[in-house]
Amino acid sequence: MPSPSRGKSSRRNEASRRAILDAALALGREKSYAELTIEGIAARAHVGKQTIYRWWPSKGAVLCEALMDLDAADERDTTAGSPESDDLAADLRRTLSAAAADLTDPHRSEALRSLAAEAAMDPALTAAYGTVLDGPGRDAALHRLRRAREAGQIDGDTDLDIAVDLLWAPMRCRWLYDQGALDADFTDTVVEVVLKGLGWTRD
Amino acid sequence: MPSPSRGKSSRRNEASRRAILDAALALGREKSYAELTIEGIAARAHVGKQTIYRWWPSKGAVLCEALMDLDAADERDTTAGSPESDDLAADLRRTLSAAAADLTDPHRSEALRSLAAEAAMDPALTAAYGTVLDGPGRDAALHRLRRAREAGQIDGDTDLDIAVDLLWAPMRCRWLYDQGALDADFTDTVVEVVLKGLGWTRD
Amino acid sequence: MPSPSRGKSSRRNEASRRAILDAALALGREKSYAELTIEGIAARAHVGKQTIYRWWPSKGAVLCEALMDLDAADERDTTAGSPESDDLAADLRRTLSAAAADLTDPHRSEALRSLAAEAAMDPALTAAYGTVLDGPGRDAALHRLRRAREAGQIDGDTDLDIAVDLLWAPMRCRWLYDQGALDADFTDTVVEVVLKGLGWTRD
Amino acid sequence: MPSPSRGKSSRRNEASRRAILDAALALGREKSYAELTIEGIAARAHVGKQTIYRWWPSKGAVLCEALMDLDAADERDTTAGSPESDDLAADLRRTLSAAAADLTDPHRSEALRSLAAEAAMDPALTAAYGTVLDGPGRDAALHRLRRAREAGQIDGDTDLDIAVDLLWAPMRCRWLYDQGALDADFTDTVVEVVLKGLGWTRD
DNA sequence: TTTTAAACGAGACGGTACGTCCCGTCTTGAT
DNA sequence: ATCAAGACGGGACGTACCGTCTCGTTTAAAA
Repeated sequence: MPSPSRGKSSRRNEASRRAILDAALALGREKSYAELTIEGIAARAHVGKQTIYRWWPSKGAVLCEALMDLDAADERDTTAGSPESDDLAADLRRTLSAAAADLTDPHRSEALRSLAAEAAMDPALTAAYGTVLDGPGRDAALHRLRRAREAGQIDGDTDLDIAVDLLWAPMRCRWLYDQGALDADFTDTVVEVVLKGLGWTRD
Repeated sequence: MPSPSRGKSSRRNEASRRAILDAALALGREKSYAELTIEGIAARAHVGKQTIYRWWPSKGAVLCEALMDLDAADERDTTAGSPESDDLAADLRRTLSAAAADLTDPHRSEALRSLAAEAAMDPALTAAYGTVLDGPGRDAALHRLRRAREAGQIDGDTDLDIAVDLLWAPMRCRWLYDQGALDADFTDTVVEVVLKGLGWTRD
Repeated sequence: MPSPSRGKSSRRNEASRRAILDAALALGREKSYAELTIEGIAARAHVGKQTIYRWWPSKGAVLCEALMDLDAADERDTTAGSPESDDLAADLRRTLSAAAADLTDPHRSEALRSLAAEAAMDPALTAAYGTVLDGPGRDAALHRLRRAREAGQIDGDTDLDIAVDLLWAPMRCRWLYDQGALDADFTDTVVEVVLKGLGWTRD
Repeated sequence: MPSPSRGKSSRRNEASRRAILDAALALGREKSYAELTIEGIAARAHVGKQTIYRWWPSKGAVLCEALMDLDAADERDTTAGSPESDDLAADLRRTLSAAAADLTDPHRSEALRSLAAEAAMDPALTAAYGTVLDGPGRDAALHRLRRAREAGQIDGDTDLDIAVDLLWAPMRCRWLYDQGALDADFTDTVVEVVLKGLGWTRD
């Protein structure tokens, strides 16, 4: 939860906050991450630099919050993304496809990738990034796998964290280095192989 | 053979090249990637900045070549790393373990991670990084899987590129974000699940 | 009044301005003009380079303002330099001697000469230099000659600008190229010949 | 005779020398003195930098020799410039006008001015510049005045060096700072006033 | 309602590094 | 040995941003 306790008693200017996040997203689309600067965001948002430094520790944090806000808005639109069914494979395919769609949304794609890279270098960002932008999908997958195990549908001895990694990491790596399409062929194959590897059989 | 195919007719000063790469490695160990600067490398190597700009396009490229040289030196020491056997699982476990050991070598770890992150942002680096630092292990795995398929040990219909991703990506992602140990437990589980998913059975 | 007409509403830091001018003067004394660098001035004044570039267009302009400030301080001390009398020759001798003394003051001499040379190359400096460092003395001489002409003491048909040049240029040229002493012998001879040439006779 | 002791036994390449001087003149016309660089001259002349450094101590010296060569060529064309007559005023007017014409020749004007300025800063250039570019005219004037004094046409007690300065300096200063035309009006007035000041009367 | 302290837009400041230009020296073939 | 070519160590350039620090000016809570 990014900047949740922005208590009602704060004198913070919400208009400035929005202007900053919007400017960050806009610039994130127009320039490379390296060219994205605090000064540039401040100028674009007609905001003093100090107003950014007051509320965020780094440009990465600004961009991260901006992308989180976008996600939040999306979710409000689509009213929840995981209507779990009884078909394990279908559920995981759906979860993975949704994540892939998120990562390849041309609006956010570049900003997200830069942020993912920056997060690998900046421990302070790793947490925020992992929790909010990477986490939800993984949690859903983990939860679904747990349910499947409890139902005896998959082997009981495999570390589920690793299982989730097996599902997610291939997508993340392909995306991070633009190494291949994230289409249905890909996600379906991943789900199929991993589930088979976990001992699941289509009933 | 100092980084092959750099034509003999070049008037390039090999001593300077080595000094620059060594300085980059040293500073990469002492500082964060953001603190690693061309100016700093030049000062440490007692070299003019122009000599760096003349031969490398970015600090990432310098660091990349430095790490490649290290790898090359290593390989010359260990005389090849992949004495393929008839045991598919054992071979893959060995390949994966070797890669994990490389990634976690405290000498290079931080520099490698920063470079991996930078490569995600800079297309010019992506190629160099992928080819030389990521590629060899993947190629070995791909080759071994191909042999296994030809021998009928694994399913014939799975895209082997995806299979390799399933083996490699979990390790790369864990490593990139420091999300868990890269120990034998981990690599063995990955190999086991993936091979099972590919239809392989021990003999 | 620190360099007049610099609006009161400017957020400019007067302490930095003084430090920069002082550093420029000090370095101007220690080094040749070619060795005088913006970077050196900034370092000596404990000031960012940008603070110099923000307010001055070139190192020449910095040095020029520094010397102007010196002059202004001097004049405040000596409370005006030209108590005009009825003796034309004596007045011009005094004006010329004062100018010569200025030019040969070991504190400023080298800086002034360099600036005079630089002003010949840089039109932007020509104005500032001519107006403030060269002009006052010339104006005084011109004014005095005009008074003499109105009093019928000198020929009425000679261009007074040329007359002033005849008085000043010999001194300036000797000084610029270190071609001879600027002593009383010299200035007195110049004044004597020129006045005689202008038709003046001692009463 | 530029750079006199270039003995016949030197292996110096005359073609390179000419190319360098021509390149210097051409660049001197196209760019400001500050923008004129040794590297630029070498490139334009298709000559190694070392060839310039081998034979000249500074870019000013190159330009100086280039301008001297131009002058020498001119003089060869006009077959001597000073057919002394018995009219002192006419002779001096002619000498001064010739010098003024030289200084304002649009081909050389800018280069000459820059060189004159540089000479004020660089003692090594002062000599060369004074001797070759400034001196000849002054010497002619000095010689003519000396003859006039021996003939009793002007006062016997005035330092003739100063007298020459009175004739030359006004022109040099006006030219150096672009402070006024160097037309016949100007030179005639200078000659007239100075000669009158020296006690000369038209027969 | 008035006070008052924070957050704000603006932007100057001391710095650091950038990537470029040129310096003057040195090295390498070719003539 | 001189030349064209150009790499080299070095140093300054002028620029871009960094993160900090005033400046007034809103502006919303407390008094």
